[in-house]
Amino acid sequence: MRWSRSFIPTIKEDPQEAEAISHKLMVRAGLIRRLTAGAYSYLPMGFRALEKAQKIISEEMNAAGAAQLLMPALQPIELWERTGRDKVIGDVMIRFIDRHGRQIALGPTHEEVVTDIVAHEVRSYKDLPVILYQIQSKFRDEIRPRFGVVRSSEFIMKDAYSFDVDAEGLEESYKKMFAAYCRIFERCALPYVPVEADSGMMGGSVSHEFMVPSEIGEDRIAVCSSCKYSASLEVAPVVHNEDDPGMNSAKDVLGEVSTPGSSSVKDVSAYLKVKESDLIKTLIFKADDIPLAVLLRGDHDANETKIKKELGIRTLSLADAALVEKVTGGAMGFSGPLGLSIPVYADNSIREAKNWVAGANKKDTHLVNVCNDRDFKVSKFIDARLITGDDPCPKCGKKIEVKNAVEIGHTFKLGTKYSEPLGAGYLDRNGVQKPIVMGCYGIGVNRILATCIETSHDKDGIIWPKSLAPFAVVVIPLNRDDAEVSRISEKIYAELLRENVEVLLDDRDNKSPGVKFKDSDLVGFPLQVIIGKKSLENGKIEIKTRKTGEKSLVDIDMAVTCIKKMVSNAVS
RNA sequence: CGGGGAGUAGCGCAGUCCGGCUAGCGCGUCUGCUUUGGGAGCAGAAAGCCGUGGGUUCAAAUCCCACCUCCCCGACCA
Repeated sequence: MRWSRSFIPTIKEDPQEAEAISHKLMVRAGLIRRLTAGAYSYLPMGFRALEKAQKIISEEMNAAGAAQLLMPALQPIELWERTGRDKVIGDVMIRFIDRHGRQIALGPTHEEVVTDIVAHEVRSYKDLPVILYQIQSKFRDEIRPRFGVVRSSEFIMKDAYSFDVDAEGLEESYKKMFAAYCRIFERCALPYVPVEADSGMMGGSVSHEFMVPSEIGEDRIAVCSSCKYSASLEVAPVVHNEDDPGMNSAKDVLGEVSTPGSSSVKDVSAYLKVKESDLIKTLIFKADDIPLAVLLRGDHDANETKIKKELGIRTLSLADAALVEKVTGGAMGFSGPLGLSIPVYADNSIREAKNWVAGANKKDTHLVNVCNDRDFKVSKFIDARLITGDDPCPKCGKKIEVKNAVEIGHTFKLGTKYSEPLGAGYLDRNGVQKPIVMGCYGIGVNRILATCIETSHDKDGIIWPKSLAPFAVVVIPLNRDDAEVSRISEKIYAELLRENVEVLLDDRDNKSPGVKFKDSDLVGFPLQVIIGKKSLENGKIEIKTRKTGEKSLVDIDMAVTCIKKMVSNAVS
């Protein structure tokens, strides 16, 4: 393909709309353009990269025994009512009423639709197992679309669904998909980390997220470099040192201090000149509509997912000011564990024997020298907080690291959550009707590109791995007015095309060499073949590797052979 | 949805506080000549409902009101 006809609108300056490096580069390199918040067009170079990713995904899905299909984005709301998810998903689902008055949704995901299909077509255990997948646009009315293509309202997702006769079958399908995911992300040259995760709104038991560590990641993961343990922050357990003295004997005398206007942990610790870790943070929650208190150390953050699990509750939300006052008798921000008539749970770190500072359940007042057991009772000590970089790895006890990461894939064991309400069952070999056991597996295709750029770029632009590059090679004639430069460039271009090398010829006239170099670096083609008078006089052309910047001079007649070799040797 | 910021030529911005504009600058674009190994030079040119609607005023990019759009932080979210 010729550059002049390829529609590659590069720009020099960073676009005002972009914050993330990948977003800036995707716009500058002419890969994407924004239409409106959260909706992007893929221009030819972006589209080619996207297709590369999709092809890798398809190949690995097919190799894992999955069959591709395509489902509609238009979905009747009734289908969602049958699983009760229209309520769970809420405003994230884009809904409208068509001219016939039917309520329609733009599919945010396809569990309902695919399960409905399978429910109609699968009768017998002989029809199972089946894994179906599609690559298709999804629509989610995000509260805040962000970072360009990383979090957009319309995005391309590969979603796969497995259907098995029982939990054992699901385990097998799940393993296949997990392995396929690893191969996909490896082929995309992404530094991914699979982590244990919570299953959230999808429901189900086991779940893994495939994360790419990155500054712009909106999720956080805990990773151990010693034993390779990794988990999403939501599920990572905090190992409590059982040697702690536990309940302390009474220490100093309980006292009341005035803390006018200081309600946050930060303010109180500054005002009283004590460490944040000497404070007890008393959070009042509404758990399945029943109020309860959870105590945390001032410098720790609550982990609602773990609290829910530990206490066996379904919904958990922080109490509003009114409820806090009703329950504690004091203003919000000054809650403490003393004299509460609701259940009080505490994170294990509160076992520590010391004189704590805690809220007095009275406006502008805190208590000092608070001792557990002596001054207040805890119903149960639980693991209620987020793991931090100061905590040990739950597996090997060495240091754990907390990193931001972008979720590029997510796999779930769903069980019968969808098959039961949608009537997806089969007859087993004994003639007994049973529900199909399901799994689902998603990949954010756009995010593959964004995280790839996020982790592979330099000051000059994108550095594509060969597997995702829009073109493997760009041929750059420096002066097309020169007959010999022009002739050799066209010749090498034609020969590479004949050899099925994906090659782009920068045939733009009146562009200074600098412009061509900068543009090729920016778009990030793995190999640049530079053809100029200077080297031609010595019978040579020049080949530059984008990633390393290495340049080598090659004899003209050896050029095509050499380029072919470099392309096939290129990593990923 | 709460808080903050912004909308002026294709892109990036100045001008707005303190009304006087025939609205500038850089990049890009077009024409011509020159140039050609890291974003070329000279000469010329085109291109703006100053986000939208209303108001104040002799006069509005500038002041007032309403609305729309976008970005950032937060809450929320697969």
